[in-house]
Amino acid sequence: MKSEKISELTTNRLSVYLRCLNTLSAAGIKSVSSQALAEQFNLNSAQIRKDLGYFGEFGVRGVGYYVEDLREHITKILGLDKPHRVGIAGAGRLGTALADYKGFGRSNFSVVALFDNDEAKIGRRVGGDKLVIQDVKKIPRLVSEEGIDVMVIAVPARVAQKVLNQIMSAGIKAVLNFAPASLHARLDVKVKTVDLTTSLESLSYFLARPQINTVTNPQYKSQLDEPAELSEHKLQ
Amino acid sequence: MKSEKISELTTNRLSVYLRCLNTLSAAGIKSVSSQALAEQFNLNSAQIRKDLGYFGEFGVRGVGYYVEDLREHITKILGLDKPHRVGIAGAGRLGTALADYKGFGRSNFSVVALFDNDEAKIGRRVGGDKLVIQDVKKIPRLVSEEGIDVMVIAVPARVAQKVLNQIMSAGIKAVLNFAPASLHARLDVKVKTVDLTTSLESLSYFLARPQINTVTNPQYKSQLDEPAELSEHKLQ
DNA sequence: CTCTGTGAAGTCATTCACAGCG
DNA sequence: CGCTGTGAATGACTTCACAGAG
Repeated sequence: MKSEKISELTTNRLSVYLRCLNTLSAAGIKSVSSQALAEQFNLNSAQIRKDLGYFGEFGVRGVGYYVEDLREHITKILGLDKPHRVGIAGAGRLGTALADYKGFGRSNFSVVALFDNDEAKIGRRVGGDKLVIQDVKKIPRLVSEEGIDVMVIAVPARVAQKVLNQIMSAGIKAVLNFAPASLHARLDVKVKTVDLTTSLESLSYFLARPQINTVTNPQYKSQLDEPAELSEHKLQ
Repeated sequence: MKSEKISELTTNRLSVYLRCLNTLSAAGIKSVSSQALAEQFNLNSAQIRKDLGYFGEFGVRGVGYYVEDLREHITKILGLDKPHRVGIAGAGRLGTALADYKGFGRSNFSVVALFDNDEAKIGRRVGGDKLVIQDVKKIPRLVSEEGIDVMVIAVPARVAQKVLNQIMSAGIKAVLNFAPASLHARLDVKVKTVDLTTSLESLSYFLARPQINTVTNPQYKSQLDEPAELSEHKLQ
């Protein structure tokens, strides 16, 4: 185990590996080589080994990795063995959709509070859930009472910086931001921005120049020649 | 204007620059230097110049860039001068939240169809809107009838690949995917994945190791020492 | 003989630094 | 004289390729 600095690209991929391992585990597979893993989920085997290599030696030469074992290691590395408590600022469509999002639980995250500053919304219950929309002013109090360690920003861009400032002064160190705004954060606070506008506009660029001029996305290098027919599966 | 390959990092940043220019424009500012732009929105001035340099010479030496002029150029580069028509697969919480998302319009995108395979949902109207939830089987027909050029995947991971295949066979070349799954796409189809699970798990890694070990996020290098007090602004 | 772990090589991205235009 | 546009320098990330463990 070295103690180099780990890039965010690596931590993102660890999360992906974990998801792949969950799939394999559900399929009853006990061990997997970096090559098999790479082929199945279109990743690069050397990169898998390198990423894991930053944290220890989890493989068995001549065999590969034991699925359950590696799963536990990555879970620990990502800090997912301890539960996280999430607060969401902004009870608009996105905020309430996120409050009900089941995917959080899978990673040991649970949404414990939802905030807004609209008088009309405060006090309302959300979804089929027992969450009550709270006044944004209560962020500092609820952060400590509820042990919130991650906040989600789901407010309009115009007020996002202000809300981030409140969140930072409540002592939160990890923020997931959905507002399309460039936010300024202290160095000890990690802000991850998910920017729909940028994603869409970047897709638009791609559409505007068929083929050439765009670096082919390394994440999806495999060819798929026979798109399957319509399915009957239940969507959501 | 060179004809090098442009990386996605560059197109993402162009979108950010556009947003910054909109802010400046709204503030009545007529021209701006790369340095001023960089300072105000914590970017790097050399990078701004380099990114723009791939597409032409838009600046004026000794002055900087004319805001409106540059805005128009970037809008054209990103293909945002032509309208885009968006279809959303999956009428769950996320899909319906996106269908009502106002931010699309700003970039010349409009949501024109919403699909699901749940009998109970098909035919229902969404939000205050005139959108009717359609059967996923109608994707190919509506893509051509409605001139849809971008599809959003907002279905569970389990069926995401199947839905992507249907979307690809309907001739769509640009896809924004919210399902936490590794999808295989043809080389001529651009898939951008927005992965909440990965974002959160990566934040968790950061929380697990205060300070050290994480590369400081280059996007947020400025220091902010006085987080503002609580605000009264309307959130959403 | 297979597959990991890892230096070394290669590729891609950012930042520097300055010539030269307006 | 200020600022752009851009080669050249640096730095970061990925991929190669192979020694050596099991």
